[in-house]
Amino acid sequence: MNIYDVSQHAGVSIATVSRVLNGNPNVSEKTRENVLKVMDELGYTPNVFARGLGLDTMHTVGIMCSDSSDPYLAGAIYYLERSLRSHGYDSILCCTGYDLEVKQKYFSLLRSKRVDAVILAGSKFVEMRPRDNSYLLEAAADLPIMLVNGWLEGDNIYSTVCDDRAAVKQAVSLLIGSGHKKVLYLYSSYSHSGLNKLDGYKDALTAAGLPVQPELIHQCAKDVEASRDLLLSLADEGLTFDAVMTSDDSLAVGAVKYAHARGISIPGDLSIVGYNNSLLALCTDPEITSVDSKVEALCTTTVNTLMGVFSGVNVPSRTTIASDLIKRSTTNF
Amino acid sequence: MNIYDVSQHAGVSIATVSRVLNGNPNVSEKTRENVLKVMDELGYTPNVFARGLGLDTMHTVGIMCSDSSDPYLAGAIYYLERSLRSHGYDSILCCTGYDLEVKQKYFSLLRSKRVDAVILAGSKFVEMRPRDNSYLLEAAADLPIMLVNGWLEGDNIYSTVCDDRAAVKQAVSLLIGSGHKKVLYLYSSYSHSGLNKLDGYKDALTAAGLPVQPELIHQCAKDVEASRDLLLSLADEGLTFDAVMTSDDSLAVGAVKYAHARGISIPGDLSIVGYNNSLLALCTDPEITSVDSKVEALCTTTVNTLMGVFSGVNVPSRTTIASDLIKRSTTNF
DNA sequence: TTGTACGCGTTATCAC
DNA sequence: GTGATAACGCGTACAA
Repeated sequence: MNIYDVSQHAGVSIATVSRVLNGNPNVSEKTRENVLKVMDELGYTPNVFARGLGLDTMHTVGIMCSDSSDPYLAGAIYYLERSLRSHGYDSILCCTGYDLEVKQKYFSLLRSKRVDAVILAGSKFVEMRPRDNSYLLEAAADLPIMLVNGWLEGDNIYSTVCDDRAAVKQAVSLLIGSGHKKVLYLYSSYSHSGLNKLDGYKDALTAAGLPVQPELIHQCAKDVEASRDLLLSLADEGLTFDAVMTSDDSLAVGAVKYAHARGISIPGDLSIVGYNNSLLALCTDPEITSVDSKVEALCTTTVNTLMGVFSGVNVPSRTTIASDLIKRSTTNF
Repeated sequence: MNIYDVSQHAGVSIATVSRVLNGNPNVSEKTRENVLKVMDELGYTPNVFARGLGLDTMHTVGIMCSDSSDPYLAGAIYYLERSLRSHGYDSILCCTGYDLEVKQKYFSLLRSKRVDAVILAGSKFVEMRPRDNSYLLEAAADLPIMLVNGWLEGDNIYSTVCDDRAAVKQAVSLLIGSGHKKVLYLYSSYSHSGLNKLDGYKDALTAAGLPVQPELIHQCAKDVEASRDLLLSLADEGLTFDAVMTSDDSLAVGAVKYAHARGISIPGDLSIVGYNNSLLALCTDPEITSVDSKVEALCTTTVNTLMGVFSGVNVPSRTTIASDLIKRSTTNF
């Protein structure tokens, strides 16, 4: 069942069928209707491979993410896919893990599939060493690269980021403003976003005239148990703190569990703030105050920007989206 | 940059280049090496669209799910994608929501993309009324349809399911065996899997010689808050129960929050069992005993079965995988 | 072992 | 407004 069959049954040439198919106005209303009727009767569907060959696109974009089962990224993928599809694009998903070589391998695999663009979801795709990003810079000559909550400067590379720095600064400032003197900061990643958040923490301390104390800043695996255990051992070592700011809700959940384990009252003796406003923040008692990083807005903006790139519109290479602080019961502000 | 360029530079015909490309043994070692060298120098990548046109496949499968941000489905998608990719297949993701018409629309969209198979992830794709599934039955004539934790009988349709019924029966039996007399059952969905779990609950009661009491069986939105509120109002109405079995961890979290709100001790006065062994089960204090529904095994088995179908091997149309009960602190068994 | 020629199903460029 | 026909790039009979 192809365009020739349709043309024969309709008594026209394949050119006309193609014109009808693509909404070309140079077809008389009569032939158009006739062709459409025949298509319907025959249950004809154009062959996307042939179309792809001719147009050199199948209206498909690649979505790379390190781990699509991570709640934050799972949300991102959901919104990206829906938004892309609403614009008529398919999404090829590609879960890469965290190893640079694997990421590079999958990236070129995706390129070899001739996707129209690649979206890198999450901040794990921009490496510390500039030369480790060169594969992206080079590829951007051929196809647009979109970063969701990551930032890389380069031609044909577009970033949509949440203002993590301001978000953390605001939260920590509120903690300080509500009487906390020793705010512990727990983070899991050295990514662009991770370092931004850390800067926001320092900003807040500095703005309040407080010293930045290295012993209050700790890295920790993005894991409830790891976070709880780290806090337990820090407390055992004699470290004191009256608030915990975290870079992810899972770490905040760990902090709640630490407090429960030690009989510390929340928020009376310990305030806790999470990040991403995920389901996890609603699972504990008390429920966790958390920064809403606006995944949906991030993703729809990314896709809108991409559509702008496709249509040749002038589009910003970097868009920043403000976060929200969702106040719940682990803080007294 | 195409196969002709390579053939010219290498001084051979395109047929030879194609043979090298596809590992055809009928090429002398010398020409093979030469061609490979030229390919490398030119940075040649075969055009997947042209290949797809000729072979009528681009080694791509469609994955449909109602909501990829749901923790269970997010895990499923992760494992499906990784497993498919390890076999050289791409995944086109398609989040459909729960509306039948939309599901049908996206299903035919996926078919029109000429995917090699469609995987339906989650139990939300098999409808109660048989005629609502006929679109799947008919499509299966053209391409294999794989159900992950759903069951539909039909030619070229393959199901991989978790033995939910046995899992719930086991958990409820353990609750009864450890002294509980009134086990409340909370579920969220009427899907095949949802009804199976309910049957498991009834099985356990019957096996223990206990009556099935409708007032102990309640449907509830798959949502922490909804679950907590439902239990609060049931208790207010005077219903008593000493254990809660749930069809999803989120409902179990709600049960924990209910107990906290009412000062009920867990597991002393109330035992709770969740389902899916997700992150959520680890967020509460105490941590929740939960049924591990073996998503990874479910997904890799599904993909292995699909590969069997592709290669013409005789594969079972239905595979059942046993679950595990992960004992934590919301139960005293 | 290698090369020629055709088919795959479109889109697009002509000419009429 | 419509119809031939040439790309698009690959796989593969078939011939040599």
